[in-house]
Amino acid sequence: MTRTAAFWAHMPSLLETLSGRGMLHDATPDLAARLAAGPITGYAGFDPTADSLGVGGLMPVMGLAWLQRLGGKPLVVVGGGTGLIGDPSGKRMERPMMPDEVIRANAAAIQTQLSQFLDFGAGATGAKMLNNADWLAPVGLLEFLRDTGKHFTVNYMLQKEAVKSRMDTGISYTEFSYMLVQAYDFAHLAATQHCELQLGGSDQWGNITAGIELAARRDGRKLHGLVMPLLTTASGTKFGKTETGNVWLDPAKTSPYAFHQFWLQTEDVDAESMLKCMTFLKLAEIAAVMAQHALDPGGRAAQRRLADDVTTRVHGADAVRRATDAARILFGGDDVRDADAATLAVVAGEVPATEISRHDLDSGIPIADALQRSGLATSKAEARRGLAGAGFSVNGVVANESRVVTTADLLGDGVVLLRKGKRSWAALRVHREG
RNA sequence: GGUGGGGUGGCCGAGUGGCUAAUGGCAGCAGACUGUAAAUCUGCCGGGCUAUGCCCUACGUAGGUUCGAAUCCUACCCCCACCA
Repeated sequence: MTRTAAFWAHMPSLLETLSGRGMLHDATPDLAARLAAGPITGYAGFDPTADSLGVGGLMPVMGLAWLQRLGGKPLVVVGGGTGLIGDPSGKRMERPMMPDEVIRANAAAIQTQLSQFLDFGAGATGAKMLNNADWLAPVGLLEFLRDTGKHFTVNYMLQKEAVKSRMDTGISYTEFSYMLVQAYDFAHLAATQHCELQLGGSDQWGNITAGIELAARRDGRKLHGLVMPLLTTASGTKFGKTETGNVWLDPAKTSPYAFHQFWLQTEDVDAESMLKCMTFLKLAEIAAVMAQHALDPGGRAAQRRLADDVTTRVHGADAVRRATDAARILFGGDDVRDADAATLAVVAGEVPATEISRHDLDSGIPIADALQRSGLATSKAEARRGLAGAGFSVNGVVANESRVVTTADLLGDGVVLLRKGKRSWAALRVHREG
């Protein structure tokens, strides 16, 4: 393979880039030297159990994206094979086997999302998507035990943190073997795709080194690993979750407005590292944004920049504009009852909306019912509790438990805006009857 | 296979016949304060209702004893420790 001089000059900076952004947790010692020698092909694995990526899984995606930007070739491996085995830890029941077509459909959906971050073009650095079911499924048990299992001692496997930490709570044989399957993947990719690097979250270190070990012993190949920190917020909560659940890239699962809000609500202390890990902004630019933020924390310059950047990449500039417009109305401090019809239409289009019938509204909907139907409260009991604490409002006015939503509450465009706390909005929209 | 310990609400962890929808902590939600931030303080935190109360569901599973069980008995399932 011939490489241009530009590639050669860039590749060594992968480690610098990632470490400068706080995205490097650990790497194998010889990786730096290998990168200095020229472009590399690297892979990261993704779980195809859902038809969308969540923001929680974005870190390795960004890692692959940087790899590609710096001249490497990224491989995306969906775990169609490993997904069949599943991770039994913490699960009450055996995970149902996912039909192959579902996994392939999920993989396709994920690839579409990844194409916002990676270039799947045909060039030397074009990203490629692979499904490990393609090479894992045909492997027979005896073959696997002889060719792969033989290269690992149980002693070695027991040293792994993932195993050690489970010694007192128990670990199934299946789960114990998982690292070998993943090792097989890496060695296979090395043999068939010239892949020499595996990226992952720091919890993947043990699995990655197992792959390196297998390739070295069985095939005499030298492979490399790089792990990134697991993203957590400073307050210790898991990153990528909200009260409503996972934050997805799929607009059908998480609306662009909600997606934008998720990033906007980032805590101050996390803002800088999020900018570094989740955007491609230059460090100098991030420093400038943070300086601006420090001058006027209330302006939330950092969060706005973060939300706009990530949302633009995933959903496009138009989506950002709509989300911003809606947010300005909802959080701008103006009385929503004064908003004009066009403005309300914007808001109602962004906030989760529930259709209600004119008839229901004519007869009046008790507030607790309205809240439950809108999804702001999961049960009437919850709605009542919230109402007792003045936690809900109708069109921006705090409601009490006896409140009834009627046609008098309709704003210009035929919507009623409900709010929980400060941040969560929902709309009830009268559907036009024929 | 033997012996001992254990399975409680999203998680951790009390409770060993009625006062227990079940102490406490964490997480979560809301209120005050703010900046759609943090910290702090306060309230809530299984569900339903014709609601100062009533009903349903819940303490591994299935039965049983009892006026009454998360608490006692029996069987079964699972986990852990030590022994074999």
